[in-house]
Amino acid sequence: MSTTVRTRFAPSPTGYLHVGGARTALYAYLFAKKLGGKFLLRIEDTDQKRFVEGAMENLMSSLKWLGIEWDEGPDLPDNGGPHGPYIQSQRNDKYRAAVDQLLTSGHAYKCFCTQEELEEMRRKQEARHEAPMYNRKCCALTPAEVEEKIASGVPFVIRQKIPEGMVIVEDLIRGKVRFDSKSIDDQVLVKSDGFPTYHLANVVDDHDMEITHVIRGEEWLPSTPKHIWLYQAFGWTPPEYAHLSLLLNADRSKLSKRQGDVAVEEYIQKGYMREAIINFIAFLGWHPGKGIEKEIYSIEELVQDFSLENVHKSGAIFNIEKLDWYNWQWRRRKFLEAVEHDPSARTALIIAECDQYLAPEYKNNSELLARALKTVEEKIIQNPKPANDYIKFFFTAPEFKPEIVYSEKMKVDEAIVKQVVPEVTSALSEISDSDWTEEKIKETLMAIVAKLGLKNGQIFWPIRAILTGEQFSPGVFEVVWALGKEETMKRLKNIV
RNA sequence: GGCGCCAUCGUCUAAUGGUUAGGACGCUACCCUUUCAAGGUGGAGAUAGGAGUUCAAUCCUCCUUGGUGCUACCA
Repeated sequence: MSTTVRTRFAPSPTGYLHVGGARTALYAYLFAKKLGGKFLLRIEDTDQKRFVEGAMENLMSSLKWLGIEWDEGPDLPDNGGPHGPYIQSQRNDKYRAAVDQLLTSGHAYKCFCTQEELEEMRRKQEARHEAPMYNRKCCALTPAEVEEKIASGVPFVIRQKIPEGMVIVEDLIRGKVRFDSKSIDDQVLVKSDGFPTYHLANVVDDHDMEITHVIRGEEWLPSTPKHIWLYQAFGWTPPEYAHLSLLLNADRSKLSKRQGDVAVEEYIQKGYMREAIINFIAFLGWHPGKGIEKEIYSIEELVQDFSLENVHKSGAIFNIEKLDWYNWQWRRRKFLEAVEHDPSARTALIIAECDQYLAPEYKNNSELLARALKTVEEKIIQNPKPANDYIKFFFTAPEFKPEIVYSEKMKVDEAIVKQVVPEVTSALSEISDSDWTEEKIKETLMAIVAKLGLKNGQIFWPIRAILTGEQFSPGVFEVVWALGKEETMKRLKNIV
């Protein structure tokens, strides 16, 4: 008999979708889809203190934007699916029933110790260089004492009674990992507010939702023994585990907000494409295997080729430069595909690329806009930088930037500029409006090259740099042509 | 501190008991070219250290070192 693979992504709604979370979700999704299984979304909101308004919606919209769709989840009809609800705060009755079972079977006990008592205990333990662990004081309470405390309204938590002995976690990525129960604390299962902790809710839900493979972050590996003991206490079969390595900052610490953007939505806002983000995070800790050098993968192709065996054990640094490269690859691919299928879509696509810098008056397809877009098109295809950067100078006259105009490499210094600019200005001013074509401009500039006996770059570089104020831009002839005679003259004269 | 995990170019990674240790990003030289870019051809750049097993270790074992995670009534 074959069981259908079921995986889940179980985020806590504390704000936004973290890129590390997105990768975890992606791997769980790919694994399930590869094997024809189901992928579910479950919201773990058992910590009321951390509740953030709108966080769940945010999480779901980022996930959907990425193209990671779930088969069962909180927003779906019919209670979200066969095992609903999919929001933990709505499943409290299930956790209560489960913990009652543990209480009667002796796998859990009520603890009445106060926060102060616990802190005091930990302080002493640390002073003695011992691992801070609960001393099981309340485990020794008689049933009568427990009754009495409850009757007098003393708040309590319910703790898991960790059995003695070793546990071996069979991890799909890491192999066998051994833990000794001596180093594992009696975990709180139900908090004094009556809500379960992650450990209880997670196990109860994964069992109830028939999860076959728990694919989650490495930070959960040390608490997996607790989960396995819980399954045993309930008499359930634990799922398979796969603990993923972390995503790291450049300094190899856990990827954090302090060192850059970690929210998927921030990358969405910056204009990254979903295909690029998916492709990039998929390759952070996974490789198609055996000498394959293909690097551009769509999500469908990832589903085809994904396997947990090719997931790495070590953490991976989130390297923006590579993301930029993926983004460019995908942008070009999408543009070329779209234009090939529908050439008339061209202008709209370019406008979409440049939207940020297009003033409303230009969107009505003015002659100037048409020219500007024409020069930008090739840059979309052949340049990694966002097309936005290639169009803004059309609409805003740049400052004179000596650090760009003067270039040692191009052999352009102040003297050259003083010599070249007046020549170019006067030569261009003689071109009649009807002759204002790229071809004519090219002819004119080439003539100056010959006349002054300079290298091409000594003319083209400074003119382009003055007109655009940018390190990278469309070519000088296109720029001059697109700007028009009047604007070109204005910008050149400004710097004389 | 305790427990766990991890370790190939700067980064993402391939290889596996025998390779000139391969690719990509980035960097870089040259070529092409109407400048930059893009493209083409090259270049620099790695098996953390020490033992052991072996004819042979990047690969297997152990130790060291380093990094990192967990050690909450957070997930």
